[in-house]
Amino acid sequence: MTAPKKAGKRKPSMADVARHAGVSVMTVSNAINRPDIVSESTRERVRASMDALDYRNNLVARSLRLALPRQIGYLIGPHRFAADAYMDQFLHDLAATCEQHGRNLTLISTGSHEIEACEDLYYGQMAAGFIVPDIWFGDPRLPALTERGIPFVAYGGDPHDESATWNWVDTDAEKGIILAVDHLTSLGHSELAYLGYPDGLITTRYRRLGYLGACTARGLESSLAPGRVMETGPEFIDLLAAARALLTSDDPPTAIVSATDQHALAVFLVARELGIPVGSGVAVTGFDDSPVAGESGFGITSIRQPKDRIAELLVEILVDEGTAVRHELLEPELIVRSSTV
Amino acid sequence: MTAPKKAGKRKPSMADVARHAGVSVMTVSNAINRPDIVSESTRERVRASMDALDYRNNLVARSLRLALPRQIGYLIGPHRFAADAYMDQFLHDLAATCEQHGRNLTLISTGSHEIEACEDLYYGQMAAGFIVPDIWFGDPRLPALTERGIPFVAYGGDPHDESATWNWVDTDAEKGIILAVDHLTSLGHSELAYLGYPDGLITTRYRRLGYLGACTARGLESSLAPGRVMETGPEFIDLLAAARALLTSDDPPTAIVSATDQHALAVFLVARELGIPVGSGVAVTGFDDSPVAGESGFGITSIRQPKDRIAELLVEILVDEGTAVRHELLEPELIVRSSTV
DNA sequence: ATAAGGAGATCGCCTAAAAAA
DNA sequence: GTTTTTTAGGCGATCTCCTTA
Repeated sequence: MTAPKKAGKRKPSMADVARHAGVSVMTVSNAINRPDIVSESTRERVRASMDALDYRNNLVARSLRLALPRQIGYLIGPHRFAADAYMDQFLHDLAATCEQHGRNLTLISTGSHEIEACEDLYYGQMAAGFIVPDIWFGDPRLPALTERGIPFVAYGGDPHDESATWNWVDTDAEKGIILAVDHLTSLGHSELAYLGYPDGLITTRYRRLGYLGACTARGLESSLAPGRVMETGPEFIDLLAAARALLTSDDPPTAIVSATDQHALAVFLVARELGIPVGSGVAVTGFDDSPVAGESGFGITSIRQPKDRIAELLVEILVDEGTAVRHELLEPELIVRSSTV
Repeated sequence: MTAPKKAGKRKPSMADVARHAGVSVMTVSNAINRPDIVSESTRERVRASMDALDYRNNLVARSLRLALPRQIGYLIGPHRFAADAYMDQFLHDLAATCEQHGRNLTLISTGSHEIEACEDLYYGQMAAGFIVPDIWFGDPRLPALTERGIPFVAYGGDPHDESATWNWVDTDAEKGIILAVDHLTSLGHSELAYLGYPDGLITTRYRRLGYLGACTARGLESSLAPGRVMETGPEFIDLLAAARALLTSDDPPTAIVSATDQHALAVFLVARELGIPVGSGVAVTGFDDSPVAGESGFGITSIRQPKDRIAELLVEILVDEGTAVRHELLEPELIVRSSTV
């Protein structure tokens, strides 16, 4: 067992290990990084000394010598309305992915100085690049970073705009909603409605456009009526009000496509209140497959983003630092639960 | 305006600035860190050169030389049930606080190897210490870190257990619930009920104990009946079921003290469904003053944790690294909204 | 004597080339 | 001639002397 260390004691360096093992510093370094060029006996001796001294590689010195920053920055926003824990889970997965690549995820608090903070970290050799989530149309952060030559990847991009000169990764929101519409029509529904946030984030617009496009393509005229396409305010009570308006209208839809799991939850709650059985009475789909959808006990059919793949790509692009700009549009997946029978 | 830089170009060092300004490297360093000992004319010249070359201090080299780690680790859990975005907001605030102290918040993904990851970062001079949230009784992470001599602060601690040898910061959950009970009794309520999670997290137990203690002290016997103290499962549907059981019981409470804002939200939704006006019909309080309470449109009276102060203390303890173990129990604050009239 | 600036060593690690086995 | 190990040198910033006006 390892003895507790006194605080403030200098941590052992390679030189200490070298002395202890009776070899040169270089041999210790090689034993760690290129074990193949060190003889087995020496390697074992070095390893024993490292254990004895409880040696750890000094990551800062290593980073300096290799000119290889260890951190990846993540621009975290102050907070999101009606957060459904999707981003919460995603953040954890992203941190894990960074660790697998020998990096660490560092949060950059968003406020007035986030770009300056990125500059300091990037030019200070601390961060290899940045991940920028929650992209909206005309997001000024993207050109600001580009102009400064700071590597980054946006989580969110416009698939119909080839002109973006920066990397992005996103789920095909349009296609996701189309999956939901197709699923519902295949169940016999022809009176649909859409419930979501107004445009702002890129993904929000494409979720709405996906609905409009799918209904148009399938000739579902009535599902495109003004009262059938609802855009809500950010507060949860707004979602409930919109859901209620849909379900109590003169010509209520038999199925509701929601832009988020929170909207779907709102439909669930209002339907319960009105005595409408969800699934058989009114079908509803969500988006993101957050815990609200699968683990709230409601069983909400939802559209899953390939979280793991997204995290992998975001990190990979920053670590590899290829020259070509990458736009990665990923396939969503429909997760069917009891809210659509 | 700054010209865009070519990727891969070497970043200017102090030596470059020194050459450009016609001074020694040391003078540049002094101009940055101890401007008072450099003459004004020289200082200006150096500053102009720094601007011209777009110089940034290499944080890695600085960290190595000073043996001063720049990062503070945060052990982020995979996900929380019924997340109410409190932790979400808190994480952002914490990152901002770290930045104010010249540090950065690094996420350590929790899984099987989090302690090892902490070791690598701490002994690798990368992280000064760690913040451990979501503390449960007998949490093995705390002794594991202590034993290894790794500095950390827990966000969550047992105020009635003096024996903990580690730093912690927490809000006085008991007192918070007592504030809620007192508020409700002062409004004339004497038939209360409690709605929360079963024990597990330290704060969860003390929220419940706070309720039991307050009712006992005030002689509210009926509010301590088994059917009045509800512990729910983690899924949102469980919260709704418990709220329904309370509101539809033979002897329903006139006020419900909830351990989280999510529980209070559940009460709100069920009350609406039952046609009971919240506030006048049944009063309800939440906990954490998350966006659900204040920004959901419901107006839920809630108990606010002093978020800013907590973040400040957590970071301060790690940055100062005093020798004495600190246990900081902070005062909560009652935020009255329309859910209690 | 004081104030301003400079030369050299150092933090811990790794690359490249030379030396030893 | 190969395999193994060592000797220099330097990444970029800072600290400790030390020199010069």
